[in-house]
Amino acid sequence: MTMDLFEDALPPPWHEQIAPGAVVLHGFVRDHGPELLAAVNSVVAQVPWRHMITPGGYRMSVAMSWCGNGWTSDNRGYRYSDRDTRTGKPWPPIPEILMALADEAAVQAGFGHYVPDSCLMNRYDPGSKLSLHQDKDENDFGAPIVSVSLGLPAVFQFGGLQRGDRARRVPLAHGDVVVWGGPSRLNYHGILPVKEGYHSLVGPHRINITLRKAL
DNA sequence: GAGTCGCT
DNA sequence: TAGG
Repeated sequence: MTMDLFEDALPPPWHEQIAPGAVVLHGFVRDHGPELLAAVNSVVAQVPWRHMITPGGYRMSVAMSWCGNGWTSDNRGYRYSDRDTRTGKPWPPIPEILMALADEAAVQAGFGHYVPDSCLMNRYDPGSKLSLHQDKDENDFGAPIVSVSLGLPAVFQFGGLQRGDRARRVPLAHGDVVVWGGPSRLNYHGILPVKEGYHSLVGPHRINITLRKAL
């Protein structure tokens, strides 16, 4: 019954192609904020927001939580894990609504049905950013990345396969979903510093949810 | 030898 | 914004 939760969220057109294999589904989940936030909160209750340290020793401005396979960054580099190595317990499962969202967004973007195994959540407070980087620590580059924006708006940067490639700037609002894969799966991307503001549902934050196949 | 989701 |  979750199959068509999002398909008719808005009539077309929402598609904006920003590169070969990269699509913005504007407003795709605009009407599902409360349920999505509830899913985020249920995960955060089990995996509290944390600021990861980059291999270079710097604290990331973005706070992270996750479910499914989790992501770690430390002085040894980046990696995914299926469980919390400190407790030995698996990370919480990905909520059904997020699995449904990922599947429907991937279908809409032309990638076909999708079963991700990792869901990373980023909380951007005003001033938080994520500079240009690649998602390349996953095992399956055949699977797309599905990225959901909630709360405060932000400017998404979407570049090419080379770090120096000129990045396109794409404004993202609450409810937008970006899907990239295929030829652009390894493209550099990032988020410019989030401006202060207040969203009636989310408060003074931007929350980003990404779904991927990591292991 | 890369790195390099941050920094200058 | 390019790049060590």
